[in-house]
Amino acid sequence: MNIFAVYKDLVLAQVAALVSEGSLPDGLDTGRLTVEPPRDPSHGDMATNAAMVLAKPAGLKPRDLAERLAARLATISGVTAAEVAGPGFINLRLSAAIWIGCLRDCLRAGPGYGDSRMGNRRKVNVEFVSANPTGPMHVGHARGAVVGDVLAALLEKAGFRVTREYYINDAGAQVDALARAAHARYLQALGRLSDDDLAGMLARKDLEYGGDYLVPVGQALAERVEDQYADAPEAQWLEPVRDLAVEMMLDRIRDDLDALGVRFDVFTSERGLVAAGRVDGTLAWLEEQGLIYTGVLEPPKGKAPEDWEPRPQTLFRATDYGDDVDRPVRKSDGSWTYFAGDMAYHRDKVERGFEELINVFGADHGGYVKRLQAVVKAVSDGRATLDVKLCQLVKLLDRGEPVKMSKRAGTFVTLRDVVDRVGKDVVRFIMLTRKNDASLDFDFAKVTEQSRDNPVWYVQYAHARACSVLRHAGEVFPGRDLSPAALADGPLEVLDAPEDLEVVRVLAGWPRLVESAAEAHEPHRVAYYMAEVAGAFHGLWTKGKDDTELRFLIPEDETRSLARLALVQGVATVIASGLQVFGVQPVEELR
RNA sequence: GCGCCCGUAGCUCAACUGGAUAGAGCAUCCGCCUUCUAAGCGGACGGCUGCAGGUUCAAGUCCUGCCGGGCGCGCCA
Repeated sequence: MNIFAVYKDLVLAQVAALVSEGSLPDGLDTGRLTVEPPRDPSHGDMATNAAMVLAKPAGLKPRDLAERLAARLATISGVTAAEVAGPGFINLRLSAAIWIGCLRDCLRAGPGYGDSRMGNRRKVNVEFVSANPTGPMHVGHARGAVVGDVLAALLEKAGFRVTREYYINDAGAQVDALARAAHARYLQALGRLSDDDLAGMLARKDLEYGGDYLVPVGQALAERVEDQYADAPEAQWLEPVRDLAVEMMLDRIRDDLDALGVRFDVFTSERGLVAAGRVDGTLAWLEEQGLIYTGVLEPPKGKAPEDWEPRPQTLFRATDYGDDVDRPVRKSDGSWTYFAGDMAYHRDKVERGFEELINVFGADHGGYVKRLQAVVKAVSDGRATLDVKLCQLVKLLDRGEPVKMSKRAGTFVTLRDVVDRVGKDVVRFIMLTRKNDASLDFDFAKVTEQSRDNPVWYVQYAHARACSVLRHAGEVFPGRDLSPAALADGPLEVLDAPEDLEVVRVLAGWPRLVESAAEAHEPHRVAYYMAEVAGAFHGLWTKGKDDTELRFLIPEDETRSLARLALVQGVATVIASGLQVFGVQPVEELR
């Protein structure tokens, strides 16, 4: 339960009361009315801008309206003070009992605390990773994978029904190039191609993919078909070799994603869409809508492409839906462009009943966003929306020094390398310590360091510390039921110290944070919030060093101890809840 | 040339979709361990939010124009 949403409803009810008594005109827009924690804690527990938002359309002075509304708000149960401040804010102070109630909710809900019905079971489609099946994934893919997976989990927690999808780019020139490289490895496995020959082909760019990861594909081929494809023309082997290579690459990608703790509900094959006639169908439909035509595009200005010459192309009227230019859907050889496949895929998503689509892409796909949004609008008659989260670069470092990566030198760092080196939990958490559109430093030394400036460790330490107190409590109060449920039923009103209540308030903010982060599609906010919880807890801990009254365990005062243990349990619960969204295992003890 | 993203303390970054006096960490300086994990905590220092206008009760946030950085720009995916 989001306590701020609860009080927003109460404020809205009082606004409605002012309307019905004639103090306010009917039909006011309350859409911009907010109830939120003030930045400055001295302003109270909650602040509302109601009077400022409503004053102008109501023809009133903000402060006058604020006074009238504040008088009513002061009568609401749980509100101990409602003061007008600044340009017309109303600051509310809530009784400690309200916050204690939040803590009880938290303990009873466990890691499910913060679950929301905001999404109202609406379907959301999150497409992410969608890495080409032409090789192993690198760290950049890891970021997209984590952002997508955790965004999906966050939306689920906020009450949406989420489908995680991966689009397989298995049509087009890239996978043909993969097939040729796999075939070379096959010849190598048969002993028909020397290492030098292979190196020569790579150097001449006759082969695009030279990584060792294709060696097993070549061997598998050699075992299955022996020398059947050795002297055969490309037309004979390209397809079967390609299919096997793609399948093996996908197996590896799935394994790597699994190691990172990422799973998908749906894999959609581009080739499959084409084969099923979905691309033809989509284009035919668009043509019926008058959205396909043959035309000649202007050259991009200022860029002066040397080989540019005007030629007629089959184009989609993306400009009708906000794109900058119309986009080609067919290549000159008659086959579909990549974009045509993506049009069919997004139409497919819409036809499966999704009206909220999210794609997680690398930042280099930024130029692709508008045309996809245009497609989504076109095929859904404007009902569906597409939000694209562009993930910036991950810079790999070690002790501040950039990790040099080169495919040729074999020093390329794959997703698997990183996961194997620091563990999936660290990778997942660190990937969320920046906004998706900001570049991110991933320093091998720092992310495993046990210090304040390693957010993973800092948060885990808080959780472990909380667990440590709870373990210790079992020894101090043997035989006592210290389960969260039992703690929740205790006389928590004794938590009257401002220092205690401050932490309780932070914990009570979790449901609100879940909703706002989910709405904004910004999972990184959860990381910052967890760091805040950890900081509040570490601070309270240390205060117990100076002031024994603030210690969690006071052997001679069992009542107070149990109440504080409830608070400690609350900290552990909220952190565990946040880590659950992240797909990270909470640590109960530091080694 | 056009489009998208970004520009906030010396450094790395927040800022709850427009709220009050812009916040953390690192670095620097000063404090706190016979007591639940000091692997931590508290305090000080640090700002014309790139620049200039505009919108309004209110702008880091929205609009316009510049400056600077990244990405992209007709049959690659």
